[in-house]
Amino acid sequence: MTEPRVGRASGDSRVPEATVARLATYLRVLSILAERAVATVSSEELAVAAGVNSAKLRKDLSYLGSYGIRGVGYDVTTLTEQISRTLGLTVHRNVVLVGVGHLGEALAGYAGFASRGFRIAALVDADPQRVGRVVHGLPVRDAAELAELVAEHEITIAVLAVPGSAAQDVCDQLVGAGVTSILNFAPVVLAVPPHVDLRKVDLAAELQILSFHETRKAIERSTRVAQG
Amino acid sequence: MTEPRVGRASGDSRVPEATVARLATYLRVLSILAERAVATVSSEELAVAAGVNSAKLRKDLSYLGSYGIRGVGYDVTTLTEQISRTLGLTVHRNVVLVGVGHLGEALAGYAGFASRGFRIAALVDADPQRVGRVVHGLPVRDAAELAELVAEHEITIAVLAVPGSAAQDVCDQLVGAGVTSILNFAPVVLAVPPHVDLRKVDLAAELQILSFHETRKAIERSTRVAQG
DNA sequence: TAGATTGTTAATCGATTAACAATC
DNA sequence: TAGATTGTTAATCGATTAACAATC
Repeated sequence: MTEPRVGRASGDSRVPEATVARLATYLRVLSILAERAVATVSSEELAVAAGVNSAKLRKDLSYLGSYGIRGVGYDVTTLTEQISRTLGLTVHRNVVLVGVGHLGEALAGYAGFASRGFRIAALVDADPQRVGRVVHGLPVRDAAELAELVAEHEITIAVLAVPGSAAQDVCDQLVGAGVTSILNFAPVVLAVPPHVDLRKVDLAAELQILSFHETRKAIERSTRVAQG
Repeated sequence: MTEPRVGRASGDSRVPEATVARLATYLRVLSILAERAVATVSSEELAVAAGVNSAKLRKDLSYLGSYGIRGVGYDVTTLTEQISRTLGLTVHRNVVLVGVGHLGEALAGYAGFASRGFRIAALVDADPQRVGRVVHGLPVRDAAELAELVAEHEITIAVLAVPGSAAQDVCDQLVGAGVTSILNFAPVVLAVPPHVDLRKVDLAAELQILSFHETRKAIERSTRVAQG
């Protein structure tokens, strides 16, 4: 209990993975509250708005430190700052978007990008027809220039929106160029070395998960009818 | 141990949520193996291709029943069928896509849709400029027709790709029309009644999670340098 | 002080994994 | 039979949650 603290120093930062994912949601809710000039919010209010249990929310926030005021709640500005700091959003991050088809174009135009410290520094495509086009104010560059662009703009994060058939190849090039985080929209399982973080957005998987639950609900409905 | 089984009957189906999410990935790998005319696959091979631990894979598959052959592996066709059945992909599902901007258009053109038993039965948008346009062979219908379309095509799943400001309103309309599963791409936290399953794809959150890990990696690098 | 709300504890639940008996 | 690989056990790990002492 009162033993001297050993190991991890003040930076501490053993924030659970599940908590990290939710911090982004809290940040979104906090920004809406800030817009409405709300100064203070209780864990209960914030939890309801974020769609989670308030005990979970308080536990999540406790990993960042002790920024609430007992009997009062959390200061919206302070909490926003602390979550932003924890997520590393206070440093500016350059992103390369590879694959400027319909999806890539939609992602390039995503407003939430810039507002959170991310900047699309380069658009890249392998299709000569697309190279040179200006999309959302940025020219599409040739895939051959990838390594050069990553180095030039000190890019560490890539968003991959290329066809599945090209994804692993592009992924390898990105990793070779020094990218250490990849967000993959291509419908394939990518292999990356251990020092690279990979997340995927998988439309087919999302629908299949919903389909599973549709089946479950249908069974429940029929059981309820049968049992009365 | 040998007590008489009570409760859940043969359908059983207490498949953990984490397993359900991975089944979609296994299905993807299996379809590639089938293309290559591979007849049989071991848990180790399939696990490597899906990027998971083989013990986890076997545990996942064990929830579906016992479809492997000891000493041999899994029959690709049989396993594909069993996973498809578990995910409810053997019944045809109609989907409505609301919001036909760049993102909506990209989603409408997603090939993986049809190949897995999902069919976009209707495209809907509130913008009069978009209504009537034909996108990927389907006309964009007016938002006012939403309930009608859901009923007509017996739609239970909706994909939401509208601006954040409109999302909760559209969501309420969908639920009112009888939709019981929603895949939300709008950058807001939606509220739905308990009988409705909601999943979200959140680009900002994905990038923020990667940003968190970038920070962690940067700290590790500097610590390594400092400590030698 | 009285009321409100945080931060933390501890119990519970769910997911992961190594190991190996069962069995092809 | 010998070798290979599944399906399951049990230990461990991580996440959730109710409850409440601490404290504003």
